[in-house]
Amino acid sequence: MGVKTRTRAADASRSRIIRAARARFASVGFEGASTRQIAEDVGVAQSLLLYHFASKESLWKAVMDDLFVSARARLDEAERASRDATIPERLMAVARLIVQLAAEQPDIHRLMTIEGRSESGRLRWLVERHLRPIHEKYIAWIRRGQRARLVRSGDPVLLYYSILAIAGTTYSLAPEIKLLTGTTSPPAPAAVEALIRSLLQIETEAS
Amino acid sequence: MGVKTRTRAADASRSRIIRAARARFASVGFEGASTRQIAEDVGVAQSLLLYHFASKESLWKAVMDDLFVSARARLDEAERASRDATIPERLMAVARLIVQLAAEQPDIHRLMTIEGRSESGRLRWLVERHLRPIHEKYIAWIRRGQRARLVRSGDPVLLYYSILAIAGTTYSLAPEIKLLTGTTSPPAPAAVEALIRSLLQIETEAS
DNA sequence: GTCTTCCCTGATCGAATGTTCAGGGAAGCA
DNA sequence: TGCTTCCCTGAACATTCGATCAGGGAAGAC
Repeated sequence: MGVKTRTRAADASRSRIIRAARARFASVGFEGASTRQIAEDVGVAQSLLLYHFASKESLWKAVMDDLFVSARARLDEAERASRDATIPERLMAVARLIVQLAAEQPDIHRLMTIEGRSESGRLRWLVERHLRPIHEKYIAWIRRGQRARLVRSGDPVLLYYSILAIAGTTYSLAPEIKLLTGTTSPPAPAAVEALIRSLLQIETEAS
Repeated sequence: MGVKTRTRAADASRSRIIRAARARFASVGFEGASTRQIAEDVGVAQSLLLYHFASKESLWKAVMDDLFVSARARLDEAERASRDATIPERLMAVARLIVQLAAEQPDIHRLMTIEGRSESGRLRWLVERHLRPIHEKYIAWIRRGQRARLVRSGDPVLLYYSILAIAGTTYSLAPEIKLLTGTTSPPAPAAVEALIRSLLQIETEAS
């Protein structure tokens, strides 16, 4: 028998629950989200959530794993694909993907910024499991660019978080921007990428 | 008799409640914060909060008013003080104050980014009462700088939110950064200001 | 003195929270 | 056919939520 001969019926329910939970956690935070509300969004009994995930916190962790496993795979892929480019362009290749991810799934930035503001067990779990690997890898790229004098000087941590902030804020605050300006269409990823280029003082390659 | 011959005893309680409520709302959001928890932080009965503020939402609005009234006064002051400077430097004067405010009171950025991510009555109230005046004024400054070709081109809204994001993120995510890097001291406002300068492509004035 | 106003507490309300548990019913295997 | 495993539901649990209300007690007015 194969490792998995058929798709378990439960998998469909699991992923629908994760998707609904992600939206709730991202908009009102862990404490503000209720399992009954999530269950209602999916259209299942509330007890089903705890059948699949044991606890509300387990559900939250499943949401984070689901989000970061695919994100990190795409980051590794972007790093590999730009293997032959210059240091600043490899740095920008990863930055470009971060912008794309934020534009496609603004919940990523929402979830990260909602947890990072207060010390909690969940933040510690998230940092050790997902954030630290991404962080260290990208900080190393910034340092490399700085050593080659191709990237602006300054604290790499500050630069890293500034990039994340620029990449994510306009997408994760879309409801506020819509109320404020009436515009419903978020900015094009290329425009955001250009801002990051200015920030890092990387010249645009001539075409 | 004068308009207010003595400080009402209630004012001290009110402001202590507002301060505790601000911290809670900023870290776990409106839905996640509980009036009992806030009351315990202050050391008073939970019913006292509703004696002073009628409802949890009224308390939240009082927190926001308290925060933005002083912030907007300081923004106006910074605008006035830089009256004789060039357009980009007047723009930077306001940006510098935004960074200072974010560094002094990271709760401002936390509260704004926690409400802006989902459409709600509170967000609408906040936008119309406090955010829109600041927004429109600063957007006008960016446009002025762009017309004079002294500030990088691009969507002014995107630039505005990028500035806010850079100014606030490293301070509001201080717990996450501490866990990630071990550094307890947030970045110097001058370093953040320099990043905003790069972003807007404003040259540093020669000394 | 009495009276009134102000600041605050404790008890209590119904509703909502996360979690537990017994059981139903369909599908697959014997 | 019977048996077991899997996916799911509904009822119930104790706890906590925001909000209401009656009343205490100090301070100032008269």
